[in-house]
Amino acid sequence: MIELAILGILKEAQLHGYELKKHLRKVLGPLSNVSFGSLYPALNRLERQGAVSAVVTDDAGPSTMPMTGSLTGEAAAFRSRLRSTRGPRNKKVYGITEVGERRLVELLSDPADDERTFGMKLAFFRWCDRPTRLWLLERRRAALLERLEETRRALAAREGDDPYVQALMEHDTESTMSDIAWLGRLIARERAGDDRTRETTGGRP
Amino acid sequence: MIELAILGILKEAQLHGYELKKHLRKVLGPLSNVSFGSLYPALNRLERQGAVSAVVTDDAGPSTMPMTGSLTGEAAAFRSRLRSTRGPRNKKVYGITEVGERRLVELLSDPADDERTFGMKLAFFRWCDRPTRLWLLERRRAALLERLEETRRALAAREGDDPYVQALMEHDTESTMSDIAWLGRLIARERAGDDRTRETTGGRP
DNA sequence: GTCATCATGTAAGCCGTTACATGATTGC
DNA sequence: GCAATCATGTAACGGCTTACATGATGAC
Repeated sequence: MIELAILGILKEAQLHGYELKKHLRKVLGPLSNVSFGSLYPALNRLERQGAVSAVVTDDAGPSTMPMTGSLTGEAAAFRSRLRSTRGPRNKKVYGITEVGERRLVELLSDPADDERTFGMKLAFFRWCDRPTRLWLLERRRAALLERLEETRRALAAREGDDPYVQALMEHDTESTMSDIAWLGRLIARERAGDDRTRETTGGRP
Repeated sequence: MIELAILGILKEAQLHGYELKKHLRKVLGPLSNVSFGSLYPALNRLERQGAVSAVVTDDAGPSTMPMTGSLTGEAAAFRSRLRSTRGPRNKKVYGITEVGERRLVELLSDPADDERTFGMKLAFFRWCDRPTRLWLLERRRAALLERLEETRRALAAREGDDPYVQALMEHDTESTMSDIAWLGRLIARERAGDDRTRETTGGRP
């Protein structure tokens, strides 16, 4: 989950931990919510696995801006004038490696999509190919259809004596249906190969 | 969370752990999802706290049916012919105590309502009074309004280059608005004092 | 000179899960 | 007799949070 978020963000820009968190929050809003206490260990874990690589910098250098340049190229130049392994202003700027890119695709495609994981995956959908996207969307829709069924069974089985539970389940049913319809639209768009996915209002079928 | 679920269910019927889980699933559908590995420890915890009390029974006795009779009354009679403290058919039938009822109300009113807690609370809304219900509903609505704001900020801040993130955030906005409207209806109903939402009030007859 | 912010980490704890262990009862 | 289900529990681990520790930098 958190590794997916990290890799997804680092695929676009090289950042250090502190920035990463802000970036995540800015880009994904309330959908992401990592704390430093899990972010830094996760970064170290990923570094040990070779999925990201860090460069300890001395100056404010290459951070906020989405870089196009290669890290291993010029950055190696001033890697020499790093101060010590610890302490701030020795920011550890992380970049994704090839291993990391493979891991990202793996994380996107493989694991079971529970409630909260799917949103995160969707946020990084651009990093996997259309067949995988379609497969994920359809699996998600199937899961929601199942959930809908179960909620309806539960609704039917009730003696209807509690209006709050009733209201809760009815709203859950409606929300789930709305989600399913939304997924249906995404699937249709994906199938149509319409690359202007962003178009919401008018436009093409 | 799990304690709330347990106490909420036990307030209506005396059950043993195994039944409790099934009951929970049947009544709340996909909204509840406890595993035995957390259920039994939680029950023991609650028993230690005096929030529930267990009677180890020998026969199939008072389980599935929602009982109206008092546990401490007749049940004490055949408490004597229990076999041993362990092993099935020595089911531990749990009932809520006064301490437990107070704890239930406390759990309903007090804690911060994160995403997933609120649904559970709402499911047991009948066990708290109207002012508390209103307060909870309004707090929840306020939280969702904040979330809505943040999502919209994030939406506005984007350079609009990723259609998937865009779709995700737009859908999140719509879902949140729908939730807010739903809460609005619940609040209105609550304010109107519409008691087709079942008479609960303070004391039991 | 002190306060807010930037920056990186560790430690403890919470709340749940899966997997395992154990055994009784029921149905065939 | 054997499998499925009922019934209760323990152990290990997972993934996250909060709180703590540390220190540099910049603004005033």
